[in-house]
Amino acid sequence: MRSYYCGDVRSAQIGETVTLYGWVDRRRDHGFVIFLDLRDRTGTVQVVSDPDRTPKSHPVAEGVRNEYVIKVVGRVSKRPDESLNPKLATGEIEVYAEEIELLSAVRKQLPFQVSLSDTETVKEELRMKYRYLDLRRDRMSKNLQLRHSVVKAARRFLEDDENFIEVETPILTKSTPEGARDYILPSRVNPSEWYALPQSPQLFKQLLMVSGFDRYYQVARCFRDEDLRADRQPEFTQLDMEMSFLSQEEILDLNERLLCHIVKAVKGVDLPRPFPRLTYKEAMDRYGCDKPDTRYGMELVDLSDVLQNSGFKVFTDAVARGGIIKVLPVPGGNDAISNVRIKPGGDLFKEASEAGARGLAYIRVRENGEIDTIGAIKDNLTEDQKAEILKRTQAKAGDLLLFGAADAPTVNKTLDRLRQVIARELKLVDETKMNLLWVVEFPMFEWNADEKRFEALHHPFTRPYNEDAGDLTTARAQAYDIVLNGFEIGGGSLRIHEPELQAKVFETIGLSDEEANSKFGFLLEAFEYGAPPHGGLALGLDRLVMLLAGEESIRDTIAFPKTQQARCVLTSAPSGVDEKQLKELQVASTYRPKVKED
RNA sequence: GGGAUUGUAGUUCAACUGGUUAGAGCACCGCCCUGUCACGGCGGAAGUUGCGGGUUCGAAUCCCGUCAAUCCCGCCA
Repeated sequence: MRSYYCGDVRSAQIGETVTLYGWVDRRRDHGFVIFLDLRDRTGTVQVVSDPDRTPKSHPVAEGVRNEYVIKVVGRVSKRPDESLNPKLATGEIEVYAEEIELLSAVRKQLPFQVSLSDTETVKEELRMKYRYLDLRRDRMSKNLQLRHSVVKAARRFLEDDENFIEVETPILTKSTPEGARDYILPSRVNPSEWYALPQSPQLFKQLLMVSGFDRYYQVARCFRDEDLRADRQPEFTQLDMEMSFLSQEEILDLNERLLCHIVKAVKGVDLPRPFPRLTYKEAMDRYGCDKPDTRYGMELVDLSDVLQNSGFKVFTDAVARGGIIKVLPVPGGNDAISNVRIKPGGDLFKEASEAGARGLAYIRVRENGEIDTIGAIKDNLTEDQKAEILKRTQAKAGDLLLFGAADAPTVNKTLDRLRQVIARELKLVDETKMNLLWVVEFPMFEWNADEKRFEALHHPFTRPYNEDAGDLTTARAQAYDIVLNGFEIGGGSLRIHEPELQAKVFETIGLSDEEANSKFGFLLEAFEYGAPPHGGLALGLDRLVMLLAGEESIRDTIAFPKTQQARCVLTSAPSGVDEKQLKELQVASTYRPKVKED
């Protein structure tokens, strides 16, 4: 029976005989005395063996190597004064190994070094192939333990303080239109029919409200068959919540307290409340995006009214066509950013054109309010216009002003990207900050020009503001996103609980009565039997943990993640299956490998 | 679907402008070492330079194709 975890042995145990289990993190053999660092997920402790004091264990210690699994029975001793190690939590003591039992040896060369003290970065492909070894290492072990602490704190808060109950919802469910591509599974019992894996428990949690489970939560796995990114995996986890009889204000308040509780529990930090709020419009105006990183300034400035009558054609045309002119001020940008990078061929120009911009105008602010730019702009600005530009941007000598002039979405997208790229490059991001904020008052719908129809910005069950319900196409939604340091870590909304209003929304997005009934009839019917007003929110657990851990990919918060090709290199999934399995499912593949032509 | 980066010993990296036998740290194996803690010393083994083709007297290096990992665009209510 283990008496302590390795990392937990302290001076208080001096004199005690203890039983420890773990992996050999490192072995230091002095020919006579041998030191072993014994490691488990809590840390390491120094085990000592020598032929005089521990004759029984010494021959075993000689044969032990890195990553062997051993059992140690020994006496905890105070280290000699000159051998104390203040770098280790267990550095005041060591364990004299009366007995060492070899439980499992390493038979093959390790694909990479596991030791806590190894600082080399290992290729991610290799880490994922031998994930079980990677998870032994300090970084990943800590990340998974942090993830556990976050979930634990959330459960304590929601269950113990707020009276939520966890309900599991189906993984085998129904494919729905709108939203991401579904993962689908064939039904053996019902040939030619298909389940879908849930993109989120959305409809079920609303049904649970109708059932009277007025405070529901779930640590819910969600599936979306879309291409991967550093912060997107095909399966991911939401901390999913739904509540009845609460206003938006009350839901936001509860979630602020939840997040504060989590951050306090895992970081020991008290976050200031209430969290700042931006409307969607403010966020787009000031940052050009709906999930702004407010750890640094460089807020966008609208100069449409000032420059629409300038002689510079690019500016005047943009406004004449209904577009806007905005500026991204870059403090100290004159020295940091060369003309070559802004002009065609440059990296910043490329960044802008990828966002849809056709050019990237600039002004360099010199001493005494002098401005330096291409002639076509300089010659066509009046002194008043120049003064107004400097006044609104509050630009100082040395600052660079980057201009976007086009339709509003393009300008915002362009300047948002440049703002992020430049802030990172100029080290304007305060990495110690945790800036949480709400974005509220999203529009209900967005026009999809390709499909010539309105699409729900959040999802089609989102409730409009009552005063906007007259014309839904321009209505604001009672929807909210929670943003942490420029990442959307969660979002939610008040829902519609009246069949009539829900039907109006379906109509607006071009979903016919028939379609609506076949896809969501069960929900609409449920609302006929006494549905409470309700709303909810889901937090992206992987992203939240990523940010708390200081990682740059959610793969580093997931025990067994997929590669960018959505493969598991550890198990080699996905893979072919037996013909027999396909036959049972009455499924055949239409896939034919591409034949190369010469 | 598209753009970019990377791929050399178990591993992390190096190898000039295409030029001798592709090197080093760590790991591994052997010997030595009484207090180390990323212990130290001596020695050893270890390579289809991702894979396939091409150019060349000669390719890790140049070209074409391909595979894999990563980042990004499209996509992700």
